[in-house]
Amino acid sequence: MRMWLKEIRLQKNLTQEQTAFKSNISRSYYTHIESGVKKPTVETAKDIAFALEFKWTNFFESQCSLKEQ
Amino acid sequence: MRMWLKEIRLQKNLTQEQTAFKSNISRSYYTHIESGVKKPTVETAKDIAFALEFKWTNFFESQCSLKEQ
DNA sequence: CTGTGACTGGAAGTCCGTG
DNA sequence: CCACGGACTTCCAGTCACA
Repeated sequence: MRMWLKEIRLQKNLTQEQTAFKSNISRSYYTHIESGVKKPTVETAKDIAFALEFKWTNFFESQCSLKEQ
Repeated sequence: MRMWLKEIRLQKNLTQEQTAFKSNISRSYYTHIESGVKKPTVETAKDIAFALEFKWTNFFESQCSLKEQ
């Protein structure tokens, strides 16, 4: 579970669907990423990070940590 | 061509084979990466970056630039 | 609105022959 | 000895459909 991701999303009052849309990926894939099942590529990570306004390296620095920024 | 990669390697006086070995990947795969044919995963990028002592994000910040650091 | 299993195209990574 | 690159296999990012 990538709690930090979920938390960032909720802080922005976005649904998974809205976030997925802003990131140009499918809703279900975003769900997989948030749950930790799938790991995004760098490109996708950048898109999501841009959509939620955090730095994309978060995905690869703190794999599953609760760190929020 | 990822010239910046080659240059870093040469600066350290390492062959492709030695670098590949230090990065735990095959020699030919390292060749592919240096030539720009293949794109390493984050994990592999980290390994190579560690072997050649530069920051792994270089791979994803400056795709094919001549930027050296 | 979210979770998840099944599926697939394409890319990661290797092997091996060549220059 | 060192590097290039085609051919091949394996695996997983990303989607769809259903719950």
